[in-house]
Amino acid sequence: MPMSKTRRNVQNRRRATVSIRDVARRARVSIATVSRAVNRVSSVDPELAKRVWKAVEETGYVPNTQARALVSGRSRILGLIVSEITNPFFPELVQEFENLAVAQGYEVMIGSTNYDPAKTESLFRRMLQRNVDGVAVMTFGVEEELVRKLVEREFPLVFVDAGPDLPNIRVLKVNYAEGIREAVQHLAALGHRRIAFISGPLYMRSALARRDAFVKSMAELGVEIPPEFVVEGTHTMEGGLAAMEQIAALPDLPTAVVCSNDMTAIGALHALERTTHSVPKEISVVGFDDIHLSQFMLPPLTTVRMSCKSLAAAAVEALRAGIEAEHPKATVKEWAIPTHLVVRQSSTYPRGTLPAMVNQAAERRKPVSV
Amino acid sequence: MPMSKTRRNVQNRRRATVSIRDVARRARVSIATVSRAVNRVSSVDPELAKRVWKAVEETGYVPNTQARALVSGRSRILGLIVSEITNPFFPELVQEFENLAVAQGYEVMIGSTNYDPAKTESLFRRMLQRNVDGVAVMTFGVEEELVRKLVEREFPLVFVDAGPDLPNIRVLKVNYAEGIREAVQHLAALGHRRIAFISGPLYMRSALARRDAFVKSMAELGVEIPPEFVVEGTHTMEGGLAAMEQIAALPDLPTAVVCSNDMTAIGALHALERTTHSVPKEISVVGFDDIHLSQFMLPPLTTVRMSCKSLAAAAVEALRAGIEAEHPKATVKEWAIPTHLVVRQSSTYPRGTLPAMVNQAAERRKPVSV
DNA sequence: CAAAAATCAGGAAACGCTTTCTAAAAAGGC
DNA sequence: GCCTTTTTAGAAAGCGTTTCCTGATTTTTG
Repeated sequence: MPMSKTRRNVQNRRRATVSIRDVARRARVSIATVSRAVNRVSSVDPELAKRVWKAVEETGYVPNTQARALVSGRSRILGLIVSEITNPFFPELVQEFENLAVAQGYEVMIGSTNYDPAKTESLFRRMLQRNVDGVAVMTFGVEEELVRKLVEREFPLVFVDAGPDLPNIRVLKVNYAEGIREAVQHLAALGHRRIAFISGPLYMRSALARRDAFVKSMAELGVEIPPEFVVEGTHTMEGGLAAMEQIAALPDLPTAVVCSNDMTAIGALHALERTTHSVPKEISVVGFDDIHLSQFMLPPLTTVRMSCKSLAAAAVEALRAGIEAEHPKATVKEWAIPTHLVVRQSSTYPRGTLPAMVNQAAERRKPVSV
Repeated sequence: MPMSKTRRNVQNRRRATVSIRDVARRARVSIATVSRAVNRVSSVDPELAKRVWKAVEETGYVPNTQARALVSGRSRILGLIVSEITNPFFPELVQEFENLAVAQGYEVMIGSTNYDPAKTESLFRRMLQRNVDGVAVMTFGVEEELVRKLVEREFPLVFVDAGPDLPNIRVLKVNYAEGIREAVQHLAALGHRRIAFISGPLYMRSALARRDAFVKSMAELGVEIPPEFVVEGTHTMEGGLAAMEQIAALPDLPTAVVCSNDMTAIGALHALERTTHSVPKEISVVGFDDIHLSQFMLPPLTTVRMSCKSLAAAAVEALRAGIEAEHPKATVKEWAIPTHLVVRQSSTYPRGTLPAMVNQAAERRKPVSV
């Protein structure tokens, strides 16, 4: 493995790597030619290019990313900010995002905010310091001020749901209304009227949007929601547990509960088990997200699917658009993400109603969108 | 926001950043002094340093990481390879690892192998290309050849369980035997003799180690294991489901099942629900890992805790030792990770036995290590 | 066939930083 | 007070790339 010998090598623990010079020497060309050949610039003589590639092969040359980034001003790293990496929805998203990014020659830098503004800010700072080419923010709670600065620098940013109201930000608009309306109508069709809702933390716009979609869907049906039937959770199992216990303590129980995400629903299932209410016989539970795990809950969770595949695809595409556009202003700025109900076994007819078994069986086998 | 004007700025879309030159000019010192001040080299006059810091403040200067990495040969990035980011154990690990790494001034580059050797290799390649300072491999299935090359270059590597048998690799030795022995003894104390085991994929050393620990613990008690009681899973819910269905189809059922990880146990719980065996009344289930989720299963899972906090701490410490050591050979090479049983509600007396209620209640309230 | 145009390889500058080397100033010794 | 030693700031040499510019060679054109 050859190594530039004409240059000093004073760095304390630099690893012996093969540089563009070694390749150039071996192929008997200049480093400029090696660079052009490696980057497949068309103006290089095919004969020479072949010699260069042979030398690359023989030396095991790998271009140094840092040097490339330094000279080109592009790191080829995408930032991905999620709220909680330990919420199973996000690893699924991360995986999709990463696959797509890598396929496009990008690396991904991940960070979770844990709903902590200070952590969020330091995360942003670290990403900028590492010179990421753009950031996808899959959470909310970023300081408007920080975002404004970035927007001014024409830094590519993608938000989910609703970014701050600034120009030139790309937004993935999740159609919560669609899936939640399906969920409410599904429950109503089964005969439910007393439906509760456990929201996420309401300072998150996405949590607010889900709750509003629920309220609207109920209003659409002309069903009233007692105020004590809307409880704030935290988008965690613990939050779902606490909220459900609160609901279970009410004198007049609901017959169904819709949750703002699947983790909340899992917590709710647990609370109902503790308070010995059987699901779905006594109370139906519906989640949101359709994390992989939800099929494996007992009972398997009826939930609204938000495809993290399409979310990730839209995020990567939107970022690339922002990074590679000559005139960033000119490109499309909103990307729609659909959501749909997936019926499983945590929802059924309200307690006390006894429809013909055949109907019930049919309901259970309702086609599941995939 | 000042900007070097004496230098050309031909890069197509370079963002206007403030460089060390701008700070130097503003503080009326050389760039060398700025560099030294920023890096807190003691030989710089406090008066000058103050001037430099003031200029840094005023210009909003942030050192360029790429340039630093280029000149120092250190990227200050740690690689973290896990087998499956969607297995909830790993996000917990990732989070701990990241917190520690960031506290030490490192960034983390994460990748999951998904048990695919090709993906693993490309992941390694990408990490090397990005010049990570070291890699923690929290999975198995890396090609020995690749690892050998890295070891030769004195590239810091940390493996969990057992790396390839090469010198100068740091290994986190998880004491599976300890926790699994506790699990088996717990079941035996309850009266179980017919205990099955669902392993992970057996080409993974860590899965093999867990299975062996189970076999050994059983032998220790003088209890025989029918061969059909040891089934190979995949460390996923699907694998646990399939394996448990296979076990449930046996003419002679076990009274308890130990699983190689919690995801497998969750799948097993699900299979038992499907085949209408109640847990723990008819069959006890024990998991491994103690992921956060396991407390929220129905019933809450008795499981062996492997602290991902200590795992992450050991991994970061081991990597730092490898990176910062003058003579990497001289340092400690093995780090022990303990495991312990956490008793919850998925395990109880075998069906048919009817111990005094008072005993059962006592068993339930057995102290849980935290 | 000579001059102009087109092609394409190599030299060298630049990216933003760290670190060595150099030299000036300050401090110390006789 | 002069010479030696110690500080400490600045100049400059890289780190490994990309890319602009120059100039040599080949091709086209009048």
